[in-house]
Amino acid sequence: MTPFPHAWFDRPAPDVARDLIGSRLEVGPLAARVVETEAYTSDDPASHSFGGPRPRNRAMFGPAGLAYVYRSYGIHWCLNVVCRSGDAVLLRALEPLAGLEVMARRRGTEAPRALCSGPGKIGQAFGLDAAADGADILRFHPAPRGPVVTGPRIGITRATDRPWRFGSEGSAFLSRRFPGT
DNA sequence: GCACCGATTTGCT
DNA sequence: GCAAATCGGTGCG
Repeated sequence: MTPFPHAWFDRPAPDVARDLIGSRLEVGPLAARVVETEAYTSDDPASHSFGGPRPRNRAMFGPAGLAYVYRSYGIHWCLNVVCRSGDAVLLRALEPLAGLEVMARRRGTEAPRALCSGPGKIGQAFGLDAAADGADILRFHPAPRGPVVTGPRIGITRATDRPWRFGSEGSAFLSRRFPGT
């Protein structure tokens, strides 16, 4: 099975965010199914890229398909995949498929549901840090996908009306329930 | 230079 | 349900 080529990501983030649901992500020896994403664009006040390129967000304006990793609240590392220039998709939750022992050791818990059910948890489970920012480490493989649910993005204070959070309906590995489910 | 705040998680009440 | 932990980016003087 061949992964999506980098050119596949060179599209608006909301489109990529929806299309990534259900796909298989491989990072080195670790693998997981994408069950929850969020889209951010350059004309989106909630996006780090809003206002143009800067030192921290430079990866968002770089080649599509590469990683954009940023520090959140001074504690966590959050993982995005870069799309069209200035756009990125935040990976919010994954269903672990391979390398669960490594993830469990890093997370300090055994429960599969607690390994990758949140942006910060993914960063910790995958051992991400500043070295991963702008790196070509992500491989997404096509996979069958069930129904996709949408809703408002989590944890932001601006542009809260954009329904750019996407999830795999009924998944037990989401970071939170979607409104109305 | 300094104060405030965020695309979060966790533990305690 | 709420506050702490923790720090680089951002805005203002």
